[in-house]
Amino acid sequence: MDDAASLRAAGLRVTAARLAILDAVRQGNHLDADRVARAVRERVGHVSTQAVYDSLHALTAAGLLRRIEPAGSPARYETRVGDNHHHLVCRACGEVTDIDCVVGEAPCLAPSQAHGYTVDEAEVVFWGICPSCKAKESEH
Amino acid sequence: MDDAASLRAAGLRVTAARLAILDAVRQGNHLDADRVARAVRERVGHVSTQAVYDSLHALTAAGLLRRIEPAGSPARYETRVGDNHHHLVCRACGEVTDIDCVVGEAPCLAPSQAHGYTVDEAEVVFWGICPSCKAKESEH
DNA sequence: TCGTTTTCTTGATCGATTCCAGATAACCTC
DNA sequence: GAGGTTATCTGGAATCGATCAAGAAAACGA
Repeated sequence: MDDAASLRAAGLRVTAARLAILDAVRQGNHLDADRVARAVRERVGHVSTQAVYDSLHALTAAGLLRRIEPAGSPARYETRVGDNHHHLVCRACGEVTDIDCVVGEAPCLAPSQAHGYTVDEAEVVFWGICPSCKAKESEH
Repeated sequence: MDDAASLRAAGLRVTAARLAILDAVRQGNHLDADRVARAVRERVGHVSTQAVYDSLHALTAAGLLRRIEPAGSPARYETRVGDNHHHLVCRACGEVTDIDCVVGEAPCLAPSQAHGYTVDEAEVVFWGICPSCKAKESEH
């Protein structure tokens, strides 16, 4: 199913901006709204910031994109949805890398005490220093 | 060790505002900066917003507080530091509840692929609906 | 008590995001 | 294809949480 069909299946209209957003997010590496906007403008000319935000929300609500918000950085988007994967975030540069779930799905979805909550998602973020920031640090 | 001694041990000066912040965060339940400011003012009269932010940063840097930032809500602070515990966040009201690490420390600190990163922390957030929001939902 | 240095005050500023009202364009129907 | 409905986009203002800056105040070692 191509992007246009996915949009239609989700009950959303197909516009150049949305196709460009899906493409940009797929090509990019966990882009934030600003980077998405710039990538989209490279593809289809002028698009308002508002349209980018609206579309990101619509696409996220429709399940075509996933929004992640590492502490201390603006929201980022990715196209890898529906599988239970997690993220590795660099404390220095903020780069985000996908990482498969540690042990299948088991540990992530089973809090030891649910305190009466109905839990629907477990989010795991590993914090550290990425290889390229480590290199920069040591050469200094 | 009382709060004043902890502050001194961390090389920080002891002020009424800081003692009040530590007390407020300990009493409260994962308060955000705004709530901390209000709780502090109840205790010691006028304190500027800036002083609250400065102090929260200083206390966090000193390891007396821990800062958590659930997606979509302002930063929150807690006094439970140094143990490997995680959080349960309500999607409806944003309430945060502490939860002990799922299986000791094992699953949290061992990403399946580190991609060259030096990992120093694993953060786990469980998302769901808290009991009181569930009750509100069903009565409607 | 004094002087140094941190901390606090007031007030401006910032980045990310959202709200609003009107114009535009996708898509369904004929 | 043409027209109407309604989602989407535009431009501009506004919000929120948080930070910066410069001077005043207060903590603490001597």
